Amino acid sequence: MVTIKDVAADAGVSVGTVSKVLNNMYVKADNRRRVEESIHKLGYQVNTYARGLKAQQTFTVAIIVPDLINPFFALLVNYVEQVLAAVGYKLLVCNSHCNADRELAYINMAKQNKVDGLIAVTYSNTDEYLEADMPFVSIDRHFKHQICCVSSDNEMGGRLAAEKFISTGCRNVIYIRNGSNLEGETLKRGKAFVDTCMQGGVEATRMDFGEETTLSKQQMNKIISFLEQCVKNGSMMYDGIFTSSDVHAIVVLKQLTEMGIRVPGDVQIIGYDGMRILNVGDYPVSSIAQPVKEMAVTCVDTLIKLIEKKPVERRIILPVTFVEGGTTR
Amino acid sequence: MVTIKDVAADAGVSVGTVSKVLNNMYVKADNRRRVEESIHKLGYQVNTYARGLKAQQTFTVAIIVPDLINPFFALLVNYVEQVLAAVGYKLLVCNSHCNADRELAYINMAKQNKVDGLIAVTYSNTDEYLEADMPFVSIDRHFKHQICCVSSDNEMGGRLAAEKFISTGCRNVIYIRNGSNLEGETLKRGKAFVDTCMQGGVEATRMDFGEETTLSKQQMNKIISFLEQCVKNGSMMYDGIFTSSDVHAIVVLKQLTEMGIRVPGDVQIIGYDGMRILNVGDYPVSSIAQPVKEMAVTCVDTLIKLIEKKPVERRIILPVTFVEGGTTR
DNA sequence: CTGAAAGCGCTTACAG
DNA sequence: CTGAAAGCGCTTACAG
Repeated sequence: MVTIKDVAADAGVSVGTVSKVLNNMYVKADNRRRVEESIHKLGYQVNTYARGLKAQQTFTVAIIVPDLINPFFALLVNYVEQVLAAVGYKLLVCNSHCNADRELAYINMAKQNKVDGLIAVTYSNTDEYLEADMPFVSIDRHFKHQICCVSSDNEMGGRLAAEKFISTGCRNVIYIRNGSNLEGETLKRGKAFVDTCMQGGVEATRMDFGEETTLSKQQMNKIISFLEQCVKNGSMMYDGIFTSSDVHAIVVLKQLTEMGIRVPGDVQIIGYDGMRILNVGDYPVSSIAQPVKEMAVTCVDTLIKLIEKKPVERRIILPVTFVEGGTTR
Repeated sequence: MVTIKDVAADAGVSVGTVSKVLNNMYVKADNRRRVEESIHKLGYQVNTYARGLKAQQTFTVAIIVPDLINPFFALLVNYVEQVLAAVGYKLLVCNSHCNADRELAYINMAKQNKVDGLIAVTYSNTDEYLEADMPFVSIDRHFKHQICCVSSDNEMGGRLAAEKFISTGCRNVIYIRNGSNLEGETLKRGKAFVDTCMQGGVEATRMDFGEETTLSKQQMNKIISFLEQCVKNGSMMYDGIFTSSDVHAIVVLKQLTEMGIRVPGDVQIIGYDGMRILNVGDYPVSSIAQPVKEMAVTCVDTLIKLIEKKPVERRIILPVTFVEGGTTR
């Protein structure tokens, strides 16, 4: 391995001088040129770990997401990596599987400067482990302290779904969800949905399937048996179903279809996220689409500002859109 | 930040002794206990970068994939991270966007021990940069030297698709692809498909849309105009279309449907990959499903063996299955 | 503007 | 079995 020492020897300067050209500090033009030549000739590249040890900066950032099976998270990570790479940062990914220990392990890495910062979609209660001055950007979830939070406009999402149902003549709708009840933006989805429906004269209920944050087989079965109970004599008691994610909506769609309920004829369904296979497939369900790319850009932007100790906005909310996926009229 | 020095002082031993308990070497029981207590009390955690600098091992591995938008890659990365985490490794992700420079940057990191090893889905010609002794596992692509390669059974995949078409009475089928022509497993898809068709008495053609590795808008348009040319008087000249990925198949499905061709009535379509939204959606097209999880496990397993300088198999091929997605009879 | 030197937090022969 | 010491490849005051 070629080190800074080899470069210094080859260029006939001290290691300090080499370090200075590496870090773009002032060096006499002539020396700079010689050092650059030697770097090129020897194929030298800085050892990030040695640099990180001394300078306490590693130019790597970690992202915590539940998993990459959910295309929303995969897309998010994809764009975060892309934006980060453009500014010279590397990305460590942590699939937490909603396990608090795994989240904590990465938060600790940030504390010890093993990563420069953290972007996290987190559903467990890790509040107390966060320090106010740590470069940390949360997605959807609020924390105590002054932790930054980026999210899509969940309130707008709930409202858009409600308005769609109202304008297409629904009479009795329901919001189906499961997930964390910790303070965060996503809780606003259901509230805005129900409120808007009420104001529009449409009856609206909420059905909460508990705190479990992933949609496990077990959760799915609960939803399925709930739907079975909603059907009397081949007719469904709700004519509009809004769900907390597209996956929920897909599960609902499958089950209703199996029970012979027509979608969107008898019942309309709207999911949340706006996911589809790549960018070419159709939307599998009508949905509220999150601006994933903009969210990624905003997260990285905010995180870099935090790392550089520049001022940032603490709450950033990005607009959503309704997308048609064949499950609405 | 609490260091090994603080722990040593607190426990009343030398830093060497602390290091030994950290690395599970022999330490007198009594000392070990005291050190462990101090570690716990002070909340000490090793600084990976300092350790990496000295020990030339960082317990991080990088994976290079074109992007995470394609659910096959997202799933692969998801499982790779999961398996890696279980054995104490961290994962750096690099979306190459099929850019050789980005791939090279990460190969260089591996060379300089900034990562302990590399898993790569690579389509550019980076052969010469690889050294035979570097822990490197390739997916689908062959390299010179003794580089390990893990892949799904592409030959079997081509054969399964052909057999499906034969058994459902197709007379004239085609294989549509684009992508790298570098030596690799994926080239076998088309060959096995065409050969099996021929043997079964079915006419089979190949249509190659060039070396571009991603399916860009431009590529899609080429495929679309090709399909338009295949239709005379409202009838399609091929009755079976096998494509090199599910995304291709989805594009084909959409276009045929738009042109009023019935799928699978008039034309059957089979993709490759076996992707769908999460694990709950239907397959959007009939497909040859790759065993993503097994591939991830095998890659990690092989890489760790390589890192630990244990013997490995150089070519590992895992079986595929046909999955029904409504575009076959 | 540059060099010599200290030090970042670890690991690892080497004595004892 | 343990401690003292060297050294991994860098950066950064500090003299000059």
